[in-house]
Amino acid sequence: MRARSLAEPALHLPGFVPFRLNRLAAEVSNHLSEVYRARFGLEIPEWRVMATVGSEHGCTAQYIAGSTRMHKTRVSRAIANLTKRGLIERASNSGDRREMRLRLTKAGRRLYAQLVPLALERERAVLACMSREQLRGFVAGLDRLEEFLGLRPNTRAAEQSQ
Amino acid sequence: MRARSLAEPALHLPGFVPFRLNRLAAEVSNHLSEVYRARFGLEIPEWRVMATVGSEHGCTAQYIAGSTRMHKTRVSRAIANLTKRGLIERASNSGDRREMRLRLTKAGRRLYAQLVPLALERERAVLACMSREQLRGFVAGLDRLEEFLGLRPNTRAAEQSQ
DNA sequence: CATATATAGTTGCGCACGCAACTTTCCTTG
DNA sequence: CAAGGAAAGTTGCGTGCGCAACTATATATG
Repeated sequence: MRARSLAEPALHLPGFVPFRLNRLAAEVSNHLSEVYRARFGLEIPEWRVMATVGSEHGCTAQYIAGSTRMHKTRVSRAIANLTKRGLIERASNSGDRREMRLRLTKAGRRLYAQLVPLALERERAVLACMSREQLRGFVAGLDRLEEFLGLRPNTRAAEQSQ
Repeated sequence: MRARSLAEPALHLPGFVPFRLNRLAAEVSNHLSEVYRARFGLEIPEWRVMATVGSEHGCTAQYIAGSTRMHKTRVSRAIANLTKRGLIERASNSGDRREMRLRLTKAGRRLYAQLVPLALERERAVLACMSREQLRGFVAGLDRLEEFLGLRPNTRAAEQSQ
C-alpha cells in the first residue's frame, strides 16, 4: 500500500481515471445530445425522465430521482416541462396522494418510439470502436464499479436518495 | 446488425452505457470532491487547473481548455479565482503577448503537494474494487473510447479546441 | 504598410442547477 | 383521535455555466 508520492507526486490528469471518466461521459453525452436536443428539443433531464417513464410506466418522480441519481428538483422541473409539452401526464389517483404516477401520453409514446432507436444506434456507434472482447471487459469494469459505489440497486426501490 | 427495435424498443436506462458513464463519473467525482472541495476549497474547474499547471508548468489557458475539454470561459474563471487566492500566477512575458504562461506560486506548490497524494489515494480506493485483470480490461476500453472520440491527443499541443 | 482575419483571454447575459425551505399527505405513537 | 415526524413534490434564491460579443494582439494579404 506504499504510494508513489515521494519527490514527484506524479499526477497526470490525462491518466487520472476520475478525470477520464468525466471527460468521456461528457463527450459521449455530447454525441447523444444531438439526438435528443437538436431533433426533439429535450435536455438531459427530460431525456432521462422520458426514458425512465417509457420503460417504467406509472413510476414516481422519487423513483426517477433514485434510479437516475438526479436531484429531485431537477426531476421535478423536467417533469413540469414534459407535462407542459404534453409528453407525459401525472395521475395522483394512487392510494398515496403525495406521489404522482407518471405515464407517457400518446404524443409521448410517439416521440419515445422515434427516440429510442436513434439513441440505441448512437450507443452502438460509439461502442463499435471496441472488439467484442474489449467491450466485455469494459462493461465488466462498469458493473464492478457501480456495484462498489452502490449504483446497482436500480431495479430495487432505491429508497435512500442522496 | 439487425437492431432490436421492433415492437418493444427495449431501452433500459440502467443498462444504457452513455447514461451509466454519466452516473458513474458523477459519483466518482463526488467521492473526489470531498478532497478538493471540503478540504481545500477548490471546485472541479479549479482542481483541474491546479492539476494541469502542476504538471505542465508554464502552460496556457488555451492548453488547459484543450486538454481538459473545459470551455475556455470556465478555465478563465477558474484561473481568475486561483490567481486571486494566490495559488497560481500569470506571466505575459512570452513572445506572444496574447497568451499567459501559468505557474504555481509557492503557496500553490504547497497545496498541490498536499492534494495530489490524497487524490491518488481516492482513485486507488475506488479502483481497488477491481482485480488487476478487471482493471486492465476496463482501462483498455477507456483507452479505446478516448482514441475513437478524439480525446487522446493530450500530450500533443491540442490546438483544435471545440 | 494598411486592412482583414484569426487567436488568447475576458465579460455580460440568460438559464439550469443544487440547496434550503415550504406545502401537502401519510404514518406513527400516546 | 390528536400531535410529531417523515416523505413526495414544488419553489425562491444564489451561483456557476455556456453562448455570444468584446478587447487586445498576432498574422496574412494586397
